[in-house]
Amino acid sequence: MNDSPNLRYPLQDRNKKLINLSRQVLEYVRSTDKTTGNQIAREIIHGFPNESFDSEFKNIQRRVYDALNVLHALSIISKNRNEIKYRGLVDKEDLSNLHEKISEKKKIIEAKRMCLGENVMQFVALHKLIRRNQVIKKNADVVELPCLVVYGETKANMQFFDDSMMISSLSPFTILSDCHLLAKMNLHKFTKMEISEHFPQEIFNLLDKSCMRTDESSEEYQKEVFIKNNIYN
Amino acid sequence: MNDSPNLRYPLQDRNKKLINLSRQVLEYVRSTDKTTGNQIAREIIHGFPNESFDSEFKNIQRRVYDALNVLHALSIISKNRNEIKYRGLVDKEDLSNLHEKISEKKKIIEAKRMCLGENVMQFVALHKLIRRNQVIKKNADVVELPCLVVYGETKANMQFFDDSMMISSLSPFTILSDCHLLAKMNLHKFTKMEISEHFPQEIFNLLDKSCMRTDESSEEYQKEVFIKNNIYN
DNA sequence: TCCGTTTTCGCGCCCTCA
DNA sequence: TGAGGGCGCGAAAACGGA
Repeated sequence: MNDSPNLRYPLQDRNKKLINLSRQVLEYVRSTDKTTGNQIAREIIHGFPNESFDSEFKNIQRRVYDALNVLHALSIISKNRNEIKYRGLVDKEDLSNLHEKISEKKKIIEAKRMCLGENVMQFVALHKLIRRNQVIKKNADVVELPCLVVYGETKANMQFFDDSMMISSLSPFTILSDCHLLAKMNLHKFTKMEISEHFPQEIFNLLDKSCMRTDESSEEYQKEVFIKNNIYN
Repeated sequence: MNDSPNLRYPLQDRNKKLINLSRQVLEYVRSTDKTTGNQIAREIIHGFPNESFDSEFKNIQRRVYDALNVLHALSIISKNRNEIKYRGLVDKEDLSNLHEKISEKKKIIEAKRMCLGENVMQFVALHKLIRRNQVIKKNADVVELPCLVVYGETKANMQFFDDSMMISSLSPFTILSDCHLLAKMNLHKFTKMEISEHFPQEIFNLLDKSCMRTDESSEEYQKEVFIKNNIYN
């Protein structure tokens, strides 16, 4: 009379059938790229203590379906017809690694894009410098490249050697290199026209505002002031 | 005779009971911090077309338990007694964002550490320079800071102004600034002793190999060769 | 297209335990 | 006593031929 039907397994496990099964199902599905509900069930009874009856198999199988459905609802697996594939328990590591990589790549792309912008600027500015040098006949005002400007509060000391020089100073000094110089000469401000002169139209898809330092206003009058007055701006 | 029992809802839905339910369960559990199986079931029938019988409720409830168990198995929810809490579907976005941030911060720390290393080097090297300048009485050989060395294949042109100078050249030139110069003078190689002289012992926990450029070998003899011969190494 | 299998799974009875 | 959950019947779908 008191003979309860389910004494064959310990209380602990008896009450957790679906839970344990779900875990096993997940684990199994995870371990193989592709499987079926039936196969999972077979795999699971396979790891059972002693021989199991057909009825037990049927039961397991029935539960496997329950688990699979919930897994499916969470997109943890994908099912089409009777083929089940593991899609990832949002596989913690994997996913975050992936996201990380994506954002890293994006940063690299952005950096390259900025770099491209800089180079385009540089290119156009240099072309303008060449043209300027050709126009200006007074040799003294021709600016050769490479070139740099050093300035500070006090005059610097210098020592010369065959093919090098050493400059040192008691006060801090500032160095303007080629590109700074071009900027000082206002050669870095230009119109879209001037860019189009050298590059295909598509370049503008890559040069966004942050790259552009064009200035449509007249600049002619500023071009030559550099060497005399414009050094400190 | 042919009267099938479940024609009251469309075939589509009839076939996906557990799946749909799981989704709803997940959604609901997610939306409230704490709930019970019973409450979930009530919430779910609540959103049903027309009035639903008690039997329907019982059925839903039974299914909710199935779904909850699987969710529990995946640690997506936690249950104790009849209280259910959402633990997070490893909340995709959140988690990966977190990981991303962590690795970003790590990079920043690493950069700062490198920077610290560089500064320590710099500091020690500068101290050595000061000492050197004090020892050397010949004024010409004293190196003042800031200071830089410019060298190239051909002699550069120079124009001088009140407090600045412009250097330009037809061939590329290389600039060595303070720190390069210190390196050329071999002032950047030193022993742990020399670091300990200025910093607490703990500094070594932050300076790993990649920061250290110490060189235990004798260096005395190299110290003065810089200005004469050592410029091109 | 019709039919026997297989695969799925809705459903709810009934037992347990707190 | 009610929440929780095992279990399995039998009906749908899907499939594989013939």
